[in-house]
Amino acid sequence: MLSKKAQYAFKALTSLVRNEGNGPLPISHIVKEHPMSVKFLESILLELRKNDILCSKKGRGGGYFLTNPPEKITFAQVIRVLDGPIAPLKCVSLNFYERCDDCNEISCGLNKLMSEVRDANLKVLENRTLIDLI
Amino acid sequence: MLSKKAQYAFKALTSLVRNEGNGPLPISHIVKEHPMSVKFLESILLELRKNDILCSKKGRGGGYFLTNPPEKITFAQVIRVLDGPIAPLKCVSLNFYERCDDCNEISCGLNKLMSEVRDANLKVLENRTLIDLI
DNA sequence: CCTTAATCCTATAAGATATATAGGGTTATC
DNA sequence: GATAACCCTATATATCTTATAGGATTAAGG
Repeated sequence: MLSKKAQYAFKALTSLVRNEGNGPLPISHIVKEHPMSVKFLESILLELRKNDILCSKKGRGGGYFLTNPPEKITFAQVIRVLDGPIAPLKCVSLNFYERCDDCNEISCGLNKLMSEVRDANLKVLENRTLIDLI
Repeated sequence: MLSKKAQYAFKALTSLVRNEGNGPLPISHIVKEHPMSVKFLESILLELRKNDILCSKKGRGGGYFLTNPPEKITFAQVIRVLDGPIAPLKCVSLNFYERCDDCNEISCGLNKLMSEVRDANLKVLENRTLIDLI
């Protein structure tokens, strides 16, 4: 399940995609469209900025905007930043891999199956971009 | 991500599938194959039994066994019992549906996309059964 | 009938994570 | 210099996950 953080992020990103090309969009404007805790959203946008999905401009007239055009930012990227692995197990994760210490990946039936689940997810999430939000 | 509960469950189910046809398998035997907390496993198997995935026999010589042949029990069934919804959002869940109170499902871009993710997952998880564990 | 080996059930402790809030610091514009 | 914005860290709160505890119940076997 997507965390609230990721859900809020996608709401904010919807506003940011719509605003694309019109300069920085301040948080105050985003929460007007999507009611939520300003401070919580702030921390989410900060995280997205630190992971190069957003840029920001400080000071009066400042705000957030997309680092790249929306059709270049995949859902997978956003989810990985806010919720971590997309794979259902660390031992089948491409970006957050960790060895299972109590099973053998070659012979483990679960590992095999969960790799398929991971691929099924990635096939959607890597091929859809923020442009699909609107 | 799969919870520990679900992961332990699949380990136990592996033993139970292997033991299929040989009568009840006691918890003590399962934890010998897969080291883990006896009491925790107990609660997991209980949950699986209450959801008709396992049957049990009490008393001396008792234990657990599959309610149906392993090729009739899908991964989706097991995961739903232990981890709840497979869908990434309640508003796109088939078995745990809950309305979003702050978005419109017809126009919500996220809803549409997450339905695709759900379907991609189900395509794997509904078509694979416990027989694939071994 | 009694011992033993097993499941059954409920409560709760401990730990981790998710969610949210608070308070001030920094920067840029006017 | 006032204001409006982002920046940063700490911490509170709530919820969920993981695990433990302690006994009750049941069935087999001697």
